[in-house]
Formats: sequence, structure tokens, C-alpha cells
Amino acid sequence: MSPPNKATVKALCNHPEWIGRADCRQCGILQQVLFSDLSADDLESILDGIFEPIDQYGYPPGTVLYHEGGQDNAVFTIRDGLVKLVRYGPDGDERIIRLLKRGDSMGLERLLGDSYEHTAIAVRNVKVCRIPLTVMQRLNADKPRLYRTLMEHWSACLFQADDHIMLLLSGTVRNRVINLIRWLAKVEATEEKGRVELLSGKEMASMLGVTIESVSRVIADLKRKKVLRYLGSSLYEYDANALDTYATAERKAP
Amino acid sequence: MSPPNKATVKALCNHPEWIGRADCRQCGILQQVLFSDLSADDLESILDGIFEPIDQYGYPPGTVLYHEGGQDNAVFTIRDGLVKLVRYGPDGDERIIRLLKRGDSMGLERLLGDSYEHTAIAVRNVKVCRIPLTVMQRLNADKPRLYRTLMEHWSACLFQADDHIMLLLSGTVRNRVINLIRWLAKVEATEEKGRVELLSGKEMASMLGVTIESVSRVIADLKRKKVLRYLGSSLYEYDANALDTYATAERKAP
DNA sequence: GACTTGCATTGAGATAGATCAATTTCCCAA
DNA sequence: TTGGGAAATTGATCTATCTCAATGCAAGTC
Repeated sequence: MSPPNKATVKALCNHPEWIGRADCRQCGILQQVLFSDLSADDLESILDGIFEPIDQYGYPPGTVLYHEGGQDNAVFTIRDGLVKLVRYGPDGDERIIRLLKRGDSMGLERLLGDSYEHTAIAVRNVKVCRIPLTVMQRLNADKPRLYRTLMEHWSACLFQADDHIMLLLSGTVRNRVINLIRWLAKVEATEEKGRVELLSGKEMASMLGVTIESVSRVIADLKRKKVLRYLGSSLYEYDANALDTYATAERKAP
Repeated sequence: MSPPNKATVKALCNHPEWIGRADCRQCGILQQVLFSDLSADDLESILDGIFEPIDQYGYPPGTVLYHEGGQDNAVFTIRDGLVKLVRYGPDGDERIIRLLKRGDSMGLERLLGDSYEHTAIAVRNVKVCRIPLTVMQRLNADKPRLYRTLMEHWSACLFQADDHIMLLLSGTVRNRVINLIRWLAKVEATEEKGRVELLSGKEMASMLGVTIESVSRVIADLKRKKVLRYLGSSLYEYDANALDTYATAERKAP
């Protein structure tokens, strides 16, 4: 239930990534995920009736969960960690389309089309539930109520995409980096308040459409200004107010 | 059924924007829109049973169809024209989040939330069908089949958002402008092949996150290179091959 | 502990694009 | 047809960001 620490992940890497059968009845984030609209009874009958199991998997950073164009017959719910959905530009450069966090779904497009639309890659240690398409189809047929939740997940993706677009349109590199940090701080809900685990420079760069060096310079500057303080392993302490100020103060500073 | 010409739009402006009751049975783009999954019988029973009518409206460019945060109780289907969904930055600058074309739906977020997420503004003369929420709700209850189409529309929005993100990450201003033109050429399906009606400079700029001047310069250059030829009223003739070449040739030309 | 290997950092110079400031063109209404 | 206003165009700077290149640092390996 708690985020996997380094040791457990090591373990996951040595063993296959499989963690175990999911027991949705016990799910700690049930209210956030695909089955949130179902009653306990519904849940019960589903879990009894299905013949393909819902399994949990763990992956270390960098693992590809599925490929654009690939055809694993499942959708996924993220239990923990961070996943990037990417596409590749003409020169093979990776472009991050979306970042998914705990409670988000991915691969929903498989409900409608024949393959995945992005490549999904773990950014941190990740735990996911793999829900076979057959289960989803069965559910859709049996419990139309599920549709609403499904639509909510589509719409959540869309809102996030919209935010990303706003981010990309938000002017200077400074602004974009700061807004990205604020977003990470918001969604990551690290144990300790006031701390963020940043992405790698390359990842931030390919999410914001800027160079690694520019990102690095912005962060160096924020450190100089005491807005960020490095704690080790990409973990930073941040001054929320200062961040807010800098993010909006931009644009026409004489 | 055909795109509104200048005269009809004139008429629309003088009269109220209302065009008339929609007869979905006769809809020329039925296969693209929200009701595409319903059988003729279903359609029949819906149209008979509803008490709030589905109406058609026409609007000239610049008209606001709904406001972010607004609460008109309806979703819309675009019959003709082009609509921009925008949000405003901290300094009130308009940022275009999405461009919608014939067959697209807008305002679907009202099915889930209390208000619209964007401001919708006509870019060209537009014809829309206004579908009251009550109708949608009734339909969802009666015809679960509709859910699939609905999901398809959500996913279509999302794919478009993803394309926009790729566009914004696609490097130089040149690239972005060219890719935008290619996109417009693709979706606008103007009568004559090989012609596009471009957006205003300001619109392209606020869609791509660049300045008006930069856009203008790119287009001037494309004209010089005979890739575009101006025909009047923002209509251009274009050389598709050349466009493709320029779009990809970018990035590292010595 | 020394060696790799992969990132992050920093500097210096090059440049795409922004900004500022005129014009010019287009469109429409009188 | 003319006139006015908005939008597009063009030129001349200026600057934020990219590029290229060198260096530093940390983690894992032998």
C-alpha cells in the first residue's frame, strides 16, 4: 500500500515484475479508480465472475509498459509512481505528451481502437493494476454505471492535456519550468509537505520543448535564489510562495 | 447541407442566429456525430419523445458560443465551420487550446461537471446543433449504446489535444506554422483540393505560442518560395509536397 | 580504489524569435 | 469610389534561448 522503497524494487527487478493478484475489495485508492462507481455487491460479483484475473505489477524507472501501436489487451490503473506517455518526433526525439500519477488510468484507447496511442514508460518505481480488456467489456455490458466513471477518466485525461497545452503556451522557459515544478509538487503529494522529487533534466526538457541546459540554468537560478534547496536524489525542498510569485511575476519585468 | 455562403450568413446576422429545428433523421453528417450509433428506430423514438428540442444555430466569426465557467445546459455538435476553444492567460491573452471542425462535439464536460471548461468562439461562419443536457441524460439512460459514441468523442478530443501538444513541441516556428497549415488543409476539406483558408495571424500565433510577426514572416517566406499562393480572403493555394518536405526537412539543415 | 558511463552544470558565442516602430494592404461601409 | 480602421507586412534592434564544448559529479563495475 505504501510506495515501494529501493529494496522492494530491487526485488521486483530480480523476480519477474509480477506482484500478485489484485483484490479490488481491499484497494486503498478504490474511490479514485475505474471501479469507483460500483457497489460492493457489484464488485463482488465481478471479481467472482471474471475468468481473466486482474493482476498487479511493479516496474523500475525506465521500463516500457506498452508501446505505441502495441496490442496488449488491457488497460491499466496506476497504483503508485509516475508514468510518462510519450511519442517520438521525426528524428526519434522523445516527446512527453502526458504524465500520469496514482489513480490515473492509461491505455483506455484500447477500448475503442486496435492499439495504444502512446508509449508508456515508468518515470519512477511504479505499481500498476492490469485490467484485461475482456473484463472491461464484460463490465461495460453488465454494469452501464461503469460508463460514467470511464467518461470521467477520459475527461480527466483531457483536462490534463489542456493544462499541458497551457503550460507549453505559458511563455518563457522560466515560467514553464516553474509551472512544471508546481504541478509536480501538487500531484506528487510526497509524504513531506514542501518537497518535490523532480524529473530528470532530459524529461523536463522533453516535456516543455526546451533544452536540457536551459532547464538546468533555471533550476540553478532558483537554487541561488533559495526557492529550491537540493536534498539529494532529485529531491528538493521548495518555497511555495516564492514559486507562485515567480511564476506569475514573469512577463514584462523591467 | 452545404457550407453557408456569405449571403446566408448575412441573413443569420440580421435575424436572430436561430436557424431552425434540427431533423436528425435528415442529418448529412449523422455518421460523424453523437447519434451515429443509434438505429433509425431509436432515433425516431428519441425525436418523438423529447420535450426539449434540438435546434440549429448559425453564428458569424467572433461570436462567443459559450463562456468558460458558463452554464448553458447543452452540448453542441458542429455542423459547419470552425470553432476555437480558448482560455485566457494571467495577462488576459487568449490561448487557443483546440480547434473544432465539422462533426466534432463541444461542451461534453457539461455531462460531468457544472460548467464549461473553455470559452468557445466561432472562427468562421459556424452552424451548430444545440443538444440540451436533458436530452443527453434521457438518452444515456435509455440507450446505453450511446455511451460508446460518447467515449469516441472524448477520445477524439484527446487525440486532437495530443496532436496539438506534438505541434507545440515540434521545434521551430517554421515547423509549427507549416504543421498547422497542413492540419488545416487536412481537416477543412475545402471544396477545391489544394486550397486552405488560413486563420488570422493572431489566431495562428495564439495557437502556436509565437508572435504575429513571426507567423507573418514564415508565411511571407513560403509565398516567396511558391509553396503558398494568395488567392484573397485568407484563402491560399498550396503545394502539398513542398509543405511536407519543408515540415520534415527542418532541424539540422547545414 | 580506479574506470566507466551517464547526467548535470557552466561558459561563451551564435541565432531564432521577440520587440518596437513604421508602413502598406485589405476589407468594408458610407 | 472613397475613406477609415484593423490586420498584415517589413525592417531594425535586442535578447532569451539554443548550440557547442568543456568540466564536474555520482553511481555502478571490475
